[in-house]
Amino acid sequence: MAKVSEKTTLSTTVYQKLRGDIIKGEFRPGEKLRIESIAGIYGVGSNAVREALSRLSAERLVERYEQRGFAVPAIALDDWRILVRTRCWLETKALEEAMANRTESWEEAIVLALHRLSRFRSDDADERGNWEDAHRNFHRALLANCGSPWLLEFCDVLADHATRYVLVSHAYGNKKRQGFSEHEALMKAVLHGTAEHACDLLKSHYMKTFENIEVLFKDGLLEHS
Amino acid sequence: MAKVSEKTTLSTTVYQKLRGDIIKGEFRPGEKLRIESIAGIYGVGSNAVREALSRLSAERLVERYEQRGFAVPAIALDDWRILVRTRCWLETKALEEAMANRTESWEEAIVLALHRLSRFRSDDADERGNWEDAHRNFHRALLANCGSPWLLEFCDVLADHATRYVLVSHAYGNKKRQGFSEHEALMKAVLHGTAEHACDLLKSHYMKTFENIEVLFKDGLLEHS
DNA sequence: GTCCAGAGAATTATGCAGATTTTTCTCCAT
DNA sequence: ATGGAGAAAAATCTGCATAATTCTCTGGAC
Repeated sequence: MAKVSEKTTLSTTVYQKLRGDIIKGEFRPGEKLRIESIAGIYGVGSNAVREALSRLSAERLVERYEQRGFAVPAIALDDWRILVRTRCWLETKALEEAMANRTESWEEAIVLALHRLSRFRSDDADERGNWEDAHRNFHRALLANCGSPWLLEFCDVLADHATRYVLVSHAYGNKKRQGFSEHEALMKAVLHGTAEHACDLLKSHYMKTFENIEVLFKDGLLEHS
Repeated sequence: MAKVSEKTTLSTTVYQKLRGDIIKGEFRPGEKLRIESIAGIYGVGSNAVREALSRLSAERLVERYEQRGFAVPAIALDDWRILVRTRCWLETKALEEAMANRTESWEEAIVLALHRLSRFRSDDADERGNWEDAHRNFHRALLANCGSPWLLEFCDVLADHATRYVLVSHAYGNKKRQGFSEHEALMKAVLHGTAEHACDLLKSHYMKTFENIEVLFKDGLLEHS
């Protein structure tokens, strides 16, 4: 194999699976995560689950209650607003820096990521998973060049949480807009325009997502959770 | 009861202790963290240690190597530079927002935090711990009002890592500058000046810390780690 | 009848002591 | 030096013991 083995630990497997399931909304917001129950489902011991939950609690993807277990975080309109606002702050900063550090390979990676995104339709149930991945990769590609692994990681954390809001809201009838032209315009601005213009497009892109879900809250569809 | 007990778990105790010890530089950068050994020192089972290390790895305070255990992250000049740069980006954003949301209680908390900081001398070994805490609290107070728990948390993470660089460097002869007047000027700018001026002071404050430690790297004092 | 307090049962989280697997070290032959 | 068998060390995992919380039910006060 050309591949460095980097064999994964059982606990890490559970961590990855749980992480994905929470982000995908397979566990409802607010739901209690019983260790024994999860251990049973995945067929592993309780310590592996405990360790996975501990890791997830450090990224705020699960809440930890000392002596009382773990739960999926609830969702709330105020939290959603602050999440999106913070994301705009950090991603525009990252985008500015990335554009200031412009390189050919960075630009090429963006073009490629957009092309790959164009292959999938977000309104087709079979392709939605692929679309989500490609979408995420496109946005990551825009920032990749910002020069700070720290900032990239923070943006990633926020993106994961935002994805959870989006995917949870699908279950309540939120329709995903296609938005290919939006991404195309964003790319053009990033490659050929000013940083200010590109950042504006990025912000309004996220604001649309914000408002789509804001409506669901205001209609009371995401109440309980 | 008016008080929710919130009793802490053994694993959390270990987590807190380890976290402090790593930040204080009691473990050398790059040092391997053997589970059995730590479990022995703290007198707990290996699972509690494993869980604590897992949590710490999620905040990048320890590195995880699948199947091969954990280690304290190494230090390096490039990492230090990027850490400080990122910190400047995030903290200036947070400070701008905090100043835009100005409230009386926020201003009062800053005044109080500076007063408390003035009680300690950073060059007295007995008081250094107190000074570090007060210093941290002062900087936290400046940003507290920024309106985003996410941004505050990210700033906190960066501050913890920066503190590790500072405290590790003490072991190699870095002298802590007192800098009370620097903090006083910063406070005045935050309370009475423009955001731009306050952010400039904040950045130059961090740049001085950066350069103090940069010198140690250039002199080869922090080589190995 | 409704509400509350509290004892005790049931459930769940937490912790521990090895068993098992993987990696790392040692030493010898090439 | 290089490769590799085997020993030693370390990490990982399991199953169960212990401790804490949560639930259930009873009895009484109003």
